[in-house]
Amino acid sequence: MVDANAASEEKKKSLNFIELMIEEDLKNGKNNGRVHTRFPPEPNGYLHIGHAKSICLNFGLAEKYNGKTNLRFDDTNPSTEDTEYVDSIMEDVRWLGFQWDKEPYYASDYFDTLHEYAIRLIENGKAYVCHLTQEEASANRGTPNKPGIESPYRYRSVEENLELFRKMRNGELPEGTCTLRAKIDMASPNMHLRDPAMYRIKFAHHHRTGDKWCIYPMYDFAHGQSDYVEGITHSICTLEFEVHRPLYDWFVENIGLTGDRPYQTEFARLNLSYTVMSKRKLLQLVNEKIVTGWDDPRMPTICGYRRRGYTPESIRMFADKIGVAKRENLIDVSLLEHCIREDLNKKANRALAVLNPLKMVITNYPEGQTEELEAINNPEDENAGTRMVPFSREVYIERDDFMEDPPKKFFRLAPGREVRLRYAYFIKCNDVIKDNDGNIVALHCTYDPESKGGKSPDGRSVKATIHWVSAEHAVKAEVRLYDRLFVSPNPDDAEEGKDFKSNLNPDSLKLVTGLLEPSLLKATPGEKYQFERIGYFCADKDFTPEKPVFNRTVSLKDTWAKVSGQM
RNA sequence: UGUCCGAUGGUGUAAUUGGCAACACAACUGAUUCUGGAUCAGUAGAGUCUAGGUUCGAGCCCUAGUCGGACAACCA
Repeated sequence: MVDANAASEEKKKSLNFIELMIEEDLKNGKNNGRVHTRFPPEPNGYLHIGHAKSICLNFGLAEKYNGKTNLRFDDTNPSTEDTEYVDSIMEDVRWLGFQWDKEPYYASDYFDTLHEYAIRLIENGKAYVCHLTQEEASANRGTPNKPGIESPYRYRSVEENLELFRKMRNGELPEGTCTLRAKIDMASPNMHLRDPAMYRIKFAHHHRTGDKWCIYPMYDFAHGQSDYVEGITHSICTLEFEVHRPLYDWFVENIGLTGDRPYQTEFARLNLSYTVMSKRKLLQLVNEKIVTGWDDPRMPTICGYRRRGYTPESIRMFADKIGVAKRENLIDVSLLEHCIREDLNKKANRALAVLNPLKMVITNYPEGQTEELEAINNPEDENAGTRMVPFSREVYIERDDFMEDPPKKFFRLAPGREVRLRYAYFIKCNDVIKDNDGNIVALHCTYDPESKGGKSPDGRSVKATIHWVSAEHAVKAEVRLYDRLFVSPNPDDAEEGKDFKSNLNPDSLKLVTGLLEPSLLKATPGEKYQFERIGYFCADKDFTPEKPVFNRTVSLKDTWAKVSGQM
């Protein structure tokens, strides 16, 4: 029995419009209570965060209503598709934490069935072979405002159509000579109903069916029927397919499919500020080497986020928070950043790292002495334990943590001021050492031996605790500071004559050599850390102890940056 | 000069289906803190695109507009 309190304590989350529809279906006993969704990517590119929204939606719905979700590759266009993408898509879906029902499916699994359906439509006088060229067909289709005109081939006999279609199929007709078209209505206000193509001739090698076929079904003819064959109950896609729905229904009805049939429902795709999402543009970024590849940590691809240090949990949390609706939206990236900070705050071990070093000499600390100080790995997680960090007479601190002439609100180190070195000692700045040009090259400080571990023996307090790393023990690492790829919230808003690339952020990647506490050498590729007071970092996939590389996932919230106007 | 869809704080998403517009992010204030992080407490911000109508009562229903989006691949 469910605990009534637990049930009422858990805040009732309101349902989105798709959940509402499903619950209505369930109530009406539709599909005998089955809920079966599908995620149908075309294997012609890498998955991005927009796909993640769809994946979370489809798999999430199935989870919630005790149903199943198929992974189906929509591979009806052999000239653009490739197994390379099949593999990456499966990896990404699994990484997000979802398991599809049984084996992955392919639209190409149904080529035979689809072919039979096509013949059925021809036999019923609902499809015909059209010999119009692509240009002619396009001209005859009219425009959204003007009705099209019927093809001269529209009223061929069933026998002739059957024969012609057989020839298409058998490779007797060259590419481009004709198509099989549904006979619907050339005057329909919906362009998709103006005798859409069902099959085209393509002498292309298919990644799964090889050279078995030289005719391939179009999306509209393949999709709904694939849904039907798989027993999909709810076929969920993005808004731009809304005008396809009448055609989706037309095929299902006119082929005469019996039993449960699928219904298409559309939702608004994800748009993220400072991000481009279209496959074409992402491909362009890769091809023109603006980024290093599909998994460049600045890319909004799943593999990009993975390499950047995002967790599956954070992306699922994000998908949950953005909701599902039908109106166009532009989600603020800060929400995504909030999700990864929230997740990593609980999970990531802390470490000390200095990215912009300033040397500090602790003049009253014995020369040659080293001690190991205990540091907490994660204050948010008691089980994370502690580690030892070496300390010595010379340390590096962050340049930003010192100001010779500090403004009022600057709490950190300044001449004559005392701060705490995290987990180490209270130190006081006595001298500022400069070179001939007046640049600060080092600080001379003194420490209070009584404050070992960072404790305040006499109860006195300091206004700041800063991070540091022992000069003698520090290890160098390449640190990649990633920032948003575009400077404009909507990169497509470009000046006349310019495109989204004019909005690229020139500082989307800064390489620095960081000085890290030695324990960081034990990191493994993909491992996530919080560099205290800086941000979350992830050991790159190419990380080795010989050549350590860390990627910045996201910075920590920085109220000082706000106060000082750096943000 | 078409068809379809949409419109609620800065951004998203809700509103028991006709009953005092809520939640999250962002912002701001304060407390607290060995991370200017985290945490906690609090503040501000929309009267729901416009105009009519129905109703005791409309963000929800009706009518007419306005604005935005999608649709004219042998792409998906």
